[in-house]
Amino acid sequence: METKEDFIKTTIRQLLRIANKYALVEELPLRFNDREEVTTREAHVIQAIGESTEMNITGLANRFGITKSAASQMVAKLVKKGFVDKKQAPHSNKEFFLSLTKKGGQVFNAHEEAHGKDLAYLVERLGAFSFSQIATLAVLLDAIGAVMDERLSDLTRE
Amino acid sequence: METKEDFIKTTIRQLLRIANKYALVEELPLRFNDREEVTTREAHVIQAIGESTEMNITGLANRFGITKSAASQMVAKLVKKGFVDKKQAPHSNKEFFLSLTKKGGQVFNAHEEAHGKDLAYLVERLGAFSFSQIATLAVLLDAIGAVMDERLSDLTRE
DNA sequence: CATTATGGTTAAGGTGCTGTACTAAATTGG
DNA sequence: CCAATTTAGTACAGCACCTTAACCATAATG
Repeated sequence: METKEDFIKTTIRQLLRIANKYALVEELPLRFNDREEVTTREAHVIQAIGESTEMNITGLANRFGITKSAASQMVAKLVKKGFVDKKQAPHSNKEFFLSLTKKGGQVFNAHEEAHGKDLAYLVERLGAFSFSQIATLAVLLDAIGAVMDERLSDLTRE
Repeated sequence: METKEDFIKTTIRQLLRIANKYALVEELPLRFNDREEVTTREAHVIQAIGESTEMNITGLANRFGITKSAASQMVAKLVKKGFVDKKQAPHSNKEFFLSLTKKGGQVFNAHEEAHGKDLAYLVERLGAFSFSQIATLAVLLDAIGAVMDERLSDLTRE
């Protein structure tokens, strides 16, 4: 007979498998315009710039947990490819505000749309479950999220 | 007032945030021996080799969804670094069976231990919830996993 | 006002991947 | 049986993305 502990373990493993699958989905390149593609990383950076009106290089670096150097290189590439505009910030001569070009906007929309479709599909499937079942899921996810946060802060502190 | 649909959406977003956090945790290098480190990728490949007695290059490639070329290169590196042994398979002159060296075993154990610690911690935290609550989580995760599988097979077919 | 902090860049190098082109060994089917 | 195909693995070039280190210029601070 399966103990409660075993059952919990099995369930957690299931969660981790889902996390891995999600990572796989997220790694696929994004098509926009019906003919052009961007890498996942590019799509995410474009996403981050599109979501905020005052994003700068350092902000991107923090957002993605990479060095300023890497963020600078990525932005330079996106500017060169015509996805991103880099304008002097009004209050500073050393800071830039990033925004999307028309083409960058297309990528942003394609990404939003893909995400929205997935979300709608999941909502439809989970609609079969009761409010209280969903509530239980939320509470458990909260507990799991808290554990992950602890692990993350543990490890990054070292 | 929040509709059920909104609530589901919020909960799914929570799940995706957890998936992202998990990805972050999984990207951290693994320390073994109290002084040496391997990259996440190396640890995972070592893990896969340690789990199976008859793993070969092609098997690794399939397991990780990469090309045989990439798997070959990774194994060559691990052999060079002294983590992995590559022996002619008994039934074939073109196939190799991979196994762990003593040093590779240390990495394997360190990985198992770290994973075990995390799992134990999560089990402890989730122990506060009832059997039926956990069961609900499992059922929901199952539904979510099925959706992800569909998305994956959709996208990889294209 | 000198010092330090902040925002950003460049250059060199590393990891891990793909694609292409290639061996050599095993399998198959006429 | 043996020619054609498939399977296992490799070498090399090149790409995406990252880091470290050294560096400017501007802004903030004591």
